[in-house]
Parts: sequence; structure tokens; C-alpha cells
Amino acid sequence: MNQKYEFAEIEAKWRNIWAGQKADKAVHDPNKKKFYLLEMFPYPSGRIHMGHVRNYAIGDLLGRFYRMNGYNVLHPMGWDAFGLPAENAAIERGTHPHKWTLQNISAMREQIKALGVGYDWDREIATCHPGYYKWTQWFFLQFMKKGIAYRKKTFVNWCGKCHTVLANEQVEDGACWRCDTHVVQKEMVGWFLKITDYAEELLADLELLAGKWPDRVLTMQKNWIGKSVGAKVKFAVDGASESIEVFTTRPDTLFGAMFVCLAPEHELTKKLSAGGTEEAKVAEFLKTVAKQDTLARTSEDAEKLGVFTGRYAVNPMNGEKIPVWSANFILAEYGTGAIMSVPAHDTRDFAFAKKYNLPIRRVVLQEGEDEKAPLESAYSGDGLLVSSGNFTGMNNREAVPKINEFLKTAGAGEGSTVYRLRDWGISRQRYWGSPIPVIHCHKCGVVPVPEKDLPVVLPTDANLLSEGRSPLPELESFLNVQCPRCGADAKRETDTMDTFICSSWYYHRYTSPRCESAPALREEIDYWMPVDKYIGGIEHAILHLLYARFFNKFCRDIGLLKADEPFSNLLTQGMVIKDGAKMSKSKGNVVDPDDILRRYGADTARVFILFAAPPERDLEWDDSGIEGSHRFVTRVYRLFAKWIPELRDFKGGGDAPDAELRRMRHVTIKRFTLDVRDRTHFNTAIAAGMELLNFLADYAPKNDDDKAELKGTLLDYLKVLHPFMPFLTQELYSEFGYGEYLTTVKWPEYSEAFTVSDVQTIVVQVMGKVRAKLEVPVGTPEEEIKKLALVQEKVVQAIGSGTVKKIIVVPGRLLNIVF
RNA sequence: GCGAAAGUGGCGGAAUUGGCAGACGCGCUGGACUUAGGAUCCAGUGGGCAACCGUGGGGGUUCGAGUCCCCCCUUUCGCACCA
Repeated sequence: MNQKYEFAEIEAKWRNIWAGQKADKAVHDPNKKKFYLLEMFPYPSGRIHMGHVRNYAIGDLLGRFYRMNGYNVLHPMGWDAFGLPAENAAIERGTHPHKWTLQNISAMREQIKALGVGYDWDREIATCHPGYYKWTQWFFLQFMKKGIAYRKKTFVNWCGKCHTVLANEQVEDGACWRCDTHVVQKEMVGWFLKITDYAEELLADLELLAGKWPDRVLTMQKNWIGKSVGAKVKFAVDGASESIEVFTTRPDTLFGAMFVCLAPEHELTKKLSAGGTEEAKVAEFLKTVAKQDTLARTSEDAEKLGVFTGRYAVNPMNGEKIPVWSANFILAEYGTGAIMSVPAHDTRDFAFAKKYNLPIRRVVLQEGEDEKAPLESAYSGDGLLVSSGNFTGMNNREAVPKINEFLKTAGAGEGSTVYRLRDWGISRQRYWGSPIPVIHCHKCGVVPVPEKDLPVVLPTDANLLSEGRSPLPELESFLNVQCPRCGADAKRETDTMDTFICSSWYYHRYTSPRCESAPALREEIDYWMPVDKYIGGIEHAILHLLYARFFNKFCRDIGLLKADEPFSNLLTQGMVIKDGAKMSKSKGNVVDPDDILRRYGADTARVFILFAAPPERDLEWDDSGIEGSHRFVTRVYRLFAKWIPELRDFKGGGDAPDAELRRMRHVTIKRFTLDVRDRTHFNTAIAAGMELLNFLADYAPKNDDDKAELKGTLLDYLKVLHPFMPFLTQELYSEFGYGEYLTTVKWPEYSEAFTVSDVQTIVVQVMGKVRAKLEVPVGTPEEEIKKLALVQEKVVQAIGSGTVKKIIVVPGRLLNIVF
């Protein structure tokens, strides 16, 4: 065999062979236990970057590992192919998003193939393909049927640069998640999905994921859903027919409510002040608030501003008339958009009352406190109720259900739960996305496109407009259509769907990617789902992962599948950074994967990336580190080049080989198995591989038994290394005379008994400090070890004239002499 | 401000249950081979001359602490008027 490691040749050779054999094809087989492995599919931006390489290297390693361990592995790849960058790039370059996207897909597919990732390419999907988005649209129709998709006019997040609306999840610190442009509020009509119908289940089922998803992600989702338990209470407006409904988490403090506060956007703010003494002041106030930036207005340290509306509300508990205010810190979209203010027991209300000189009344007291004593700050803790009518004297927490009951009887409210989660705004005023399949008819109103007419094809001949606006509203051939209900002239909806919809169900589609009768075949989807390991970046902690969970639950509810949760296990990989910063063109610290592959080959690139850090941690790219990994891969090659000619045809040998060689063999298999399967820490597995290499490099067999053991060790070594460096190991396996695809070869087993040496080192400590080490045969009696330890020169010295009080023994490891 | 995670040699990182801190690799030093070395191989490499000292700092528990407890510092991330 070639003495030199020609990685380019080796990798090209096996890439072709595997592709020709469709070696990584996944086939539904109910008799085999399945393993669905998935990396978050990429946006086809044009080139892969190191983050992708890391993502796929981790995925491929696990895919091959589980296959070798007897699982039927589904490991697919596809493209999140709709989205804004395609449009922007197309405008810039004078091409078309469709063409640009398809070109990018071909280029990136080649790059990924070069990495040697064992995907089942027959299952490749692209969300911009009509065969795919037909079903995206179909889902929209199902949502409509169930009343989950609806249209409303409301204030939405508008990104001026992207020229489109954004969902709440897509706004980060008041800026567009994609381009960082400051988001403004704009009132417009759009489509929404009632994800809030699933708020409780999305929250509760996080329990099912505990321990299997990173805690960080679970916490983020929990906070995002933001459940609050409390009560809704109606305050009648004095001298008016309206009443104000407020939400509070503290119905126990109702008797301390000194005023009511409306959000400026609340319809009653204008209505109640109209014609009253405060009308002008309220109007002025609303103008000021309108000018305030949303982000600034809702930040904690923003100045609290308010205005009296001139009206009074009646507290249903005690009939007390309290003033109605409007305040800038009240959010129209949370709860009911109105609150009752209890300055004594809420920090914000306290500050507000102080500022506008409003009264404060304590209704929850700690033991021994004086009700009349002035408050320095709000007390939000527990205690006994005072000044609370029939509830006076009760423990505040115990009073809550009783007060709720009273409210209900009085018709003034009831216990209630609200969520911070808002409905998902999915209309996008852009072109390169899936059309929303509805038609607007003068007579019939909004009419869904009949399922048989799907897909509503996105025309690929549209001329893009330079300012980014969608060409669809001006494209007559797309726009004009007959109403499917009455046949009259009608117009198509020109908004497209948020691309997060496309990515909310792609993992279902992989299970039967060419199915034409449904999004996926029931028996396929129920066999493969849920995804057993999902690998991707933490940046989707809320966005994609929340949307996908919602979609999956909806799919379950309409009878498409049975899994409650789509992703049983989530691995969030860290970023690839260089010089302490995320790789980016603007920082000029980008390492091009192609360049690395050309210089070192895919096996080296993978080994480096897996070795440099455990997967969830950020990985610091290091040019000399990759040299080191290349050295390791090359040394592996040379080791085999040395032994294969001699061992290839060697047969025979007995079962009494060199114990140390045998121990190294079993220890290595054990470490690989546990590190990959249980810990998903690949860096330590590679370290074990390096240790075995260091051992084998100096090893010389003394007899045929040793030779047989060495051959077995080398073959096992190839197997455990295979998921890390598939090309090289396959080449060496074949040089050894074996024909099979290594990924289909059984993962080696280790014997616990062979992992232990027959001598062991016992550390001898005196008062916790290491003074000596003893080499003793396994099974040496404790008494004998103690005796030996006590005569060690260093031990005698350390004890000096002291008397030994006790000796602590950790069997097989350590001995601590206390005096 | 609140919450979470992290802090270990010059660097990336090991130490799985409280039991030899620094595995493995990078880098560095010296050597071998060589016309040459940015190839390869060998040896060494936490600090200190030593006793000893060392896992962000300070206390504690324990025969024994990187690991457990308390206080503090730093970094990263998340949340941040949510009634």
C-alpha cells in the first residue's frame, strides 16, 4: 500500500463509491429500532461556513455511531430555501431569487458532500419547491379550518429595511433579528396563527423535555410563554355604561387598589376622557406617548408618565370610587391592557403614586406591623389582610380563592390566567416565500383556495423591485383570479408566509419526502418521529424551536401523527470563533472550509473540530491546532501502513496475548463508547484514540498471540475511529482486505474485565498529602498494603514521632494515614 | 436590577461518584536524522533552588475539596415596567 497519506485521492474514491451504492439510504423497517438524527437545515446562502462544518461533523459522527450500534438511522438534509437574503441578493446582482437559491443549493450540496457526511440524499427537500410548499399552504388551510389562522388589523413590528412585518419572537432588543434595523410599530392588516391556544401545553410539556434539552433553552421558552395566574376584575365606570376590566396576579390586594390605569392605546382612554374636564390633557399625553419609542417606553428605567382621565371607577369589593388614569408603562397587548394600582404592594404602583401624589393604603401586613405606619417602599410579600372587609384577618394567599369566588358571584370577575406569548404574525410583505392560499372576493370576503387547487404557485417570472417591496401586488397574472366560491372576479392574497412556517414541519416531510397525498405518510411519520437527536445553534432557542413544537402539536391534533413533542433530545452546539470573536466578513476572521479541505482533507477537518472543544461550548479556531489534528490523522495512516502488509493475511494465535495490549484495546473501546453515547464529548474520545496510537506506535508483538491481539486491536481501532474520520478508516479497512462499508460494521464491544490491569497503583497520603506510591497486584489484602505503606521512607519521615490514629482506605486507589 | 452558566499551565481543554490536578493536543526548549527543515522521530515542559505553593478571591465542612456549603470578584448568556 501507499506509504504516503494521499487524502485527496482517498476521499474522492470513497465519496464516489458510497454515492454510487447509495450507502446511506434510510429505509423504513418496523422490525428495527430507529434513530432519527437531524441537524437544523441550512439557509442556502451560497457557501457553507465553519459553523455548518461543525454542525454536520457532529451529526455525521452520531449517525455513523448509531448505525454501527444497530439502529436504523434516518439522517437527512435539505434547504430552508425561502427568505429575504435571496431577494436582496437578487436585487443587488440583477438575478432572480429562484435562480440564485438553486445555484446556492448546488454549490453547498457539493461542499457538504465533500465533508463526507452520510446523508440520505434521496430525501433532500427544499422549502421553495412547489412539491413542498403545497403542503405548507395545506397546513395554512387546516389552521383556517380550525380557527387558528385569522386576519386582523393591529399594530405590528415593521422592519423598514427588510420591508416587512416581523413576529414578536423575531424582534430582539427592539431590532430586527436578521438585519438589526430598529423596528417600528405600524398598524396594518395581517394573518396570525393562534399559537396562544397552545400556550398551556407548550409550557406544560417542557416537563417532558427536562434533562433532554439544555436547561437554558427550557427556561427561555418558559419565560417567553410567561404564564401568570391571577384574576380578571371588572371595575364599573362611574356615570357610564362601560366597565374597565383589569388583570391582576394579586386579587388579595383588591382592597388596596387606589386607582385604575389604562394603557394609552386602550380604547377607553380616549372614550372616557372625551367631553370631560381632562380631555385636552389626555390628548396631549397620548401625543407624547405616541412619540416615545416602544423600546424606550417599555424599558424598566423609563420615566413613568400618566394622566388623570377625569373619570372614576368603582371597586367591586367595597364600592369605593377611585380615579381612572392612563399611564405609559401599561402595555395594551398584555392582559387586558388595564390594571388596578395597589401602591402599597407593588413597586411600580408605589413609584407612580408617589410621583402623582396619589393615596396609599396598606392591606397586607406582616406580623407586628402598624397599618398606619408610612411605607418606605412597596411590600410585595405575604401576610395578613387588613382593611379588607369580610376578608380582613385572613392570610393573603388563602384569601385569593375566596376573593375570586366572591368576584364570580358578584359578576365582577373571576380567577384567570394570562400568558405573555402573543399570537404569531405570519404575513410577510415580501415576494420570496410561500403564498398565503386565500382569495379576496368582493362578495364572499376571504375565501380559502380549495385544497385541490394547491399549490398556489409563486410566479418565478416576477420582476423584482429595487426598493424591496413585493412585486406580487402589481403582478396581474398572479393577482387576478376567479372566486372559487361564486366565480366573480377576485384578487389573490399577496402576502407570503413567514419562512419560519416552512421550517416548522420540514422534519416531518423527511419521513416521506415525495409523498403526494399528505405532508407525510402516517406509517412513515409514526415510525420515525420524534427526532431522537436534534443538533443546532442556541439562537433558535425560542424562535424555530417554539414554532416547531406548536406545529407538531397541531399536526397531532388533526391526526397526522402521534408524537407530542417533535425533538426528544436537543444538542445546542457552540459557535466557531476566531481571535475571540464570531467569524464574520466584517471582522476579517473567516476561515473558509474549502480552503481547509483542500489543505488537510475532510477527515482532518472533522477531527480538529471535534477535538478542539466539547460540542456545546464555543470553539476557538486555531490554525496550528488543525496542524496537530492532521499530524494525528497522518500518524494513524502510517501506523497502519506499517502493520497491514504483515498482518493482513495473518491468521492464528491463541488467547493469551500481552495483557497490556489487550487492556489498551478494551479501555479504548470503552472510552469511545461512553464518550460518544453517554456524554457526547467527542474531544475526550479522540484523546483516547491518541493515547492508543502513542501506545501502538512503540508496540512490538512478541509472539503469535500478541500478533493476533494486535490485528484485532487495529481493526477495532478503525471501527471506533470511523465516525470521526470515515474516509481514512474505510481506506485502511479495505487495505486490510475487508469489503464492507464500515458504517454497517458492528461497533466493537469491550469486556470490563480486560479494562483493568492486574497491578494497581495505590497512592499513599499522610494527612492528605501524597508521600508515596505503591505498585501492588490486584487483590492484595488491605492489611498488607497498610504494612507496606507504613514502612515507606517518605511516610516514616512525614509521620515522625506522631502516633498513627487511623488509616483511611479507598480500595484499589488510595490510603490516607492520619496521625 | 433579577436569573442561569462559567472562571483550571503560555493556549484549547481533561479530571464521569469528594480520592494522584493539569489526560490529550497546541506552543515552547533541547536533541537525532538531514544540503535544508515550517517534514519526521526522541526527551523535557504548572510555579519555586528547596521546604513547599498551586484550579478567580476569602472563609467553612471533611482524613481528604477543582468537585460540597457561605460571602465576594470577573466574564458570558437570558430576562428586564408583563400588572
